[in-house]
Amino acid sequence: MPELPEVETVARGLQQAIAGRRIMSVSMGKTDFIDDPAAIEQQLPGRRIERVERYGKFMLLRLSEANGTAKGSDGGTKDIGSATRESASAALLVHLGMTGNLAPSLAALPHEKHTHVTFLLDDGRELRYTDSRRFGRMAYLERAPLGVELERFGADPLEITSEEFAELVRGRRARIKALLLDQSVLRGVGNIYADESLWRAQIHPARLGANLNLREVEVLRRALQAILRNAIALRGSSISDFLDAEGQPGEYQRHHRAYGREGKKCFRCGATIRRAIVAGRSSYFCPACQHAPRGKRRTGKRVKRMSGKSGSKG
DNA sequence: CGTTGAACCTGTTTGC
DNA sequence: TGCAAACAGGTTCAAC
Repeated sequence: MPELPEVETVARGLQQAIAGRRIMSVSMGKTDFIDDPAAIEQQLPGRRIERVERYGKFMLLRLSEANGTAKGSDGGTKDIGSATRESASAALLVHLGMTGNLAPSLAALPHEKHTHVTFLLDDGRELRYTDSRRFGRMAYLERAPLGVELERFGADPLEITSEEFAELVRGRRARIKALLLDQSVLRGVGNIYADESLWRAQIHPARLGANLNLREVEVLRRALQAILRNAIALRGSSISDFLDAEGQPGEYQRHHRAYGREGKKCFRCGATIRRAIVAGRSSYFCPACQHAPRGKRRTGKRVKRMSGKSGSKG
């Protein structure tokens, strides 16, 4: 469910709502989606949530240092000055999967179904993680392992330059849809925004990255960035159940041009939007203005080509 | 290197 | 109304 704009929306909401709060205790239900549940139960109580960030489709709850050095004579004011850099960059990593949600609520309110993790905060509220399918992920990571973990991911789609994007895409023979979805290429793009970007750029999802020309690649990058920015401004897409940290749905689903519109008319040319499986995922596109890759068309026309592109090796 | 299908788990929608 | 199949915003892994 949540892609970059939805995760950004949730992260901003949480930053507003819970940054600075201290975690008093943790309780857990099902934990099969948590890397090391015991680590969370042991490490989180007593720590403050310094801030909430987004990294691709992950949320990072940056944690204060463990204040476990028990010998403090009084429980008084803490020194924030010095060591906030070293071990302070431990974090709780949260991925919402398809159905995850992380939001604060009054402790007095009954738990929603599928509430699997509850953090009691120092102001009496609870930060609750719910996830019916448990496709999400949660992990407590200290500075070094966090760095290793984050290195697995590719570029931020909102930051990537023209040159970087062109190199990533044109150096690969995978389908462009697969490349957009590949988190080690770009971090944060999912099925909705991949399809929306390709529609806007008028590029068929099954085209191979290596076969896109420079103009197409740049049009695609701009389409992707414009769509992501717009979607963030509208607080994401709420298809069935996505809600932000304040329980509000997003608005961007009203702006979808391709995703979920099978059988409806293309807003640009009036042809009928089709759905096909590309890169293993439902893909919505306009067969008229997003031209299918050559050699993959079944128009009956055979295209003769000269052979002989010797490949370079890697 | 790249593709495909299955698996993870639950809920909702669709079709007969 | 009932029941089964298909499908869902994601990720990972084995097999080819």
